[in-house]
Amino acid sequence: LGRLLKKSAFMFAEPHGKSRENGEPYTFSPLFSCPFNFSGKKEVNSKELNKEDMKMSRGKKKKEREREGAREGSFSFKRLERRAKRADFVEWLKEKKPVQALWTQLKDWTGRAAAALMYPREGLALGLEESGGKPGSLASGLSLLQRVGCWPLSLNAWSNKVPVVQHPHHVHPLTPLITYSNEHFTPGNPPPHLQADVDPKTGIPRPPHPPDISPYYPLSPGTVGQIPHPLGWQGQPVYPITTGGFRHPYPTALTVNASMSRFPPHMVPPHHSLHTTGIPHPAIVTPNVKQESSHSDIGSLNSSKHQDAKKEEEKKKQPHIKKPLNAFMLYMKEMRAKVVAECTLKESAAINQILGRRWHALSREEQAKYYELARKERQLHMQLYPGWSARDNYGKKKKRKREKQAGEGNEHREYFPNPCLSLPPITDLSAPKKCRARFGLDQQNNWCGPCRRKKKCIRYIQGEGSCASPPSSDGSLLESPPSSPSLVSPSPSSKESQPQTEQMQPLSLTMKAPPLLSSSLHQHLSMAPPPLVLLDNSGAGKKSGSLHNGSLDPSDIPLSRPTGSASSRLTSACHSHSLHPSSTPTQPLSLVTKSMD
DNA sequence: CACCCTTTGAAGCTC
DNA sequence: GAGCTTCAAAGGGTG
Repeated sequence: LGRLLKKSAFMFAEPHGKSRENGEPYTFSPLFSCPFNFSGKKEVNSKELNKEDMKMSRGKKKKEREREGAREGSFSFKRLERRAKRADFVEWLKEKKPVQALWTQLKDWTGRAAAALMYPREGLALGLEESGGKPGSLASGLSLLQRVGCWPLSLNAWSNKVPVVQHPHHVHPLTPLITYSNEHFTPGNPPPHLQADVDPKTGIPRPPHPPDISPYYPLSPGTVGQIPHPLGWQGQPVYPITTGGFRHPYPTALTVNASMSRFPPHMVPPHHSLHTTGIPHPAIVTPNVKQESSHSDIGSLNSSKHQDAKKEEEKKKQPHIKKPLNAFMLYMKEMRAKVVAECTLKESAAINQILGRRWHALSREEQAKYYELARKERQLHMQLYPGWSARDNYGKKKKRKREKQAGEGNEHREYFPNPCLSLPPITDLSAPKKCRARFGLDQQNNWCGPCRRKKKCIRYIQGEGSCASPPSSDGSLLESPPSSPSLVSPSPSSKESQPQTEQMQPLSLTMKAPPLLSSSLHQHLSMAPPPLVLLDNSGAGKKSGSLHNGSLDPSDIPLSRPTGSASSRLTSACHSHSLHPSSTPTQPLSLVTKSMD
C-alpha cells in the first residue's frame, strides 16, 4: 500500500529533481501526509518515508516483490489487502472510515488512480519511491477521477509553471487554473465517453454513466461526504466536466451531496440529510434544498399545487453555472487574504477598494498574468459549458431585489405622490433625500419616512412646495440626479440661502482620497467649470439621463446600479450631503474624469 | 435571510 | 458602436 500511495503521490507531485528509475524529473510535493510507509511502519513525514525507502536495498526490494508476486509497474490489491491487515495500518485506517469506505469502492473500479484519488483526499503526503507513476499512467487515473467527480484536479503534476499549494485552508488562488493548462490534458476535450451527450436544456456536456462504475455503492453517504477534496478545489473557480451528471441510476453514495455537484441536482436523488460534507461546487450553485423539500411537501396535498411545485422544483433544480472569473477577480482571490492580514480589515468592500488600487498599481506584466489566467478560465468554461451564456445568470442574483424595487416604486408613487413627477422636465428638479440635505445624518430622526428609506423626500416637497434642488456647488449635485444647468436654474440667491447644504467641502475627499487623487481632484474641481456644467457634461449625466427627463422618480436612481451605488456610496461614505467625488477615491474620481473626457 | 457595499472586467442588452 | 447593466468573489453590515 505504501508503494501504491507513493505512486499515487507521484501523480500529484510537482516535477522537480530526477527519478531514480527512469531519470524523468519528479519530485513529491508535501501535499499529502501518510503516516505509513510502504512497509506499514508509521512515519512522521514524507522525507522519512523516502529515507526509509532508500535504506531498503534493491535486492531486498526485488525479493519482496517476487514474494508478493507483484510485477514491476503494477500492483496487486490482494497484496495491498494483506498489507492492510497490519494492525497498525488497520487502526489508522479505522480512523479514516471515509477513506476506507471509498477505498473499497475504488478497488472495484480498479486503476491505480484510485489510490491517487483516495489518499490525496485525506491529505496524504507521500514520498516517491518508484516512479511508477509516469505521465502516461495518469491517463487512466484521470479518467477515473473525472468519472468520480474529481475533474478539477490540479494536474500540474508535470508542470512547474505554478506552484502547488493544496492545503485546504490555504489554497493557492490560482491553483485551479492550472487545471486549465492544456499541456497535459485538455479538459475541454475529455474522453469520448465523457462527451457522449449534451443536456438538452443547458447544452452542457453530459457524460454517460461509466460502465465500469458500479451503480451500487454500499458506501454510506455521510462518509463520502466527509472526504475532503483531494486537492482542495473547494471554492475554486474550476468547472467540472461532468456538469451533466451521471445518468440514472447514479450511485447514491456519490450523489448524495448535491454540493459535490458536478452532478446537477435534478440528476441527483434528494438526500437532504446528507448535506453534511459541505463540499461546495465552485461553478455550480445548487438550488435550495430546503425550499424544494417544503415545496414537495405542500404539493403532495394538492395535485395542481403538486404540479406547480414540481415545476418550481425543476426550475430551481437548474444548475447555476457561474461566470468565469475575470482577471481582477482572480487577482482578488489571490490577494484578498494578504490584504486582510495586512490591514486587519474584514469588510470586503474596503478590502476591494484596496485591491482595486493595488490592481492599478500592478505592472503590465503582472496584470498580464491574470489576464492570461482569466482567458484560460473563460476558454475552459466555454469548453465545459458550450451552451452557457452569461445571460443565463441574468436576473438570478438580484431578481428579488428588482422585483421588490419595482413593487416599491409603484407603492411609492401611490403613497408618496411627488408633485414633481407630473411636472414637465424643466420643473423636475427635486433632489432626493431632501431631509438628508437639510438635517444631515446626525438628525435622521427629523427625516421623513421616505427619506429614511432613501426615497424621495415628501416633507420638503409637500411642506415647502418646492421641487427645485437646493442650488449646490458640486457635492449635492452629484448626489442628486443630474440635471442640466438650464433646468436647474439655480438662482444665486438660493445658493446663498442654503449654504449649509451646498457648500459641501470635499471633506471626505481630503480625508479618504489618496493625496494624489485628492489633490488632482481638488485641482480638477477648482479648474472645472461650475459644477452644474460639469455635471451636465458628465458621463454620469448620460448614464442616468433618463432620470432627468422629468417623468421619472428620482428614487429610481438605485435601480441603475452604477448610479445607485455611487449615490449610496456617496451618501454613506461622505456622511450626508458632503461632497461625493471624494467618498471613494476610485469610482467618484472615475466619474469625474469620465465626464471630463 | 436577502441584499448592500466595493472593486474590475467580461458579456449581454439597448439604442 | 457607445453606453449601460448584470454578474463574478468576499464577508461584514443592514433591514
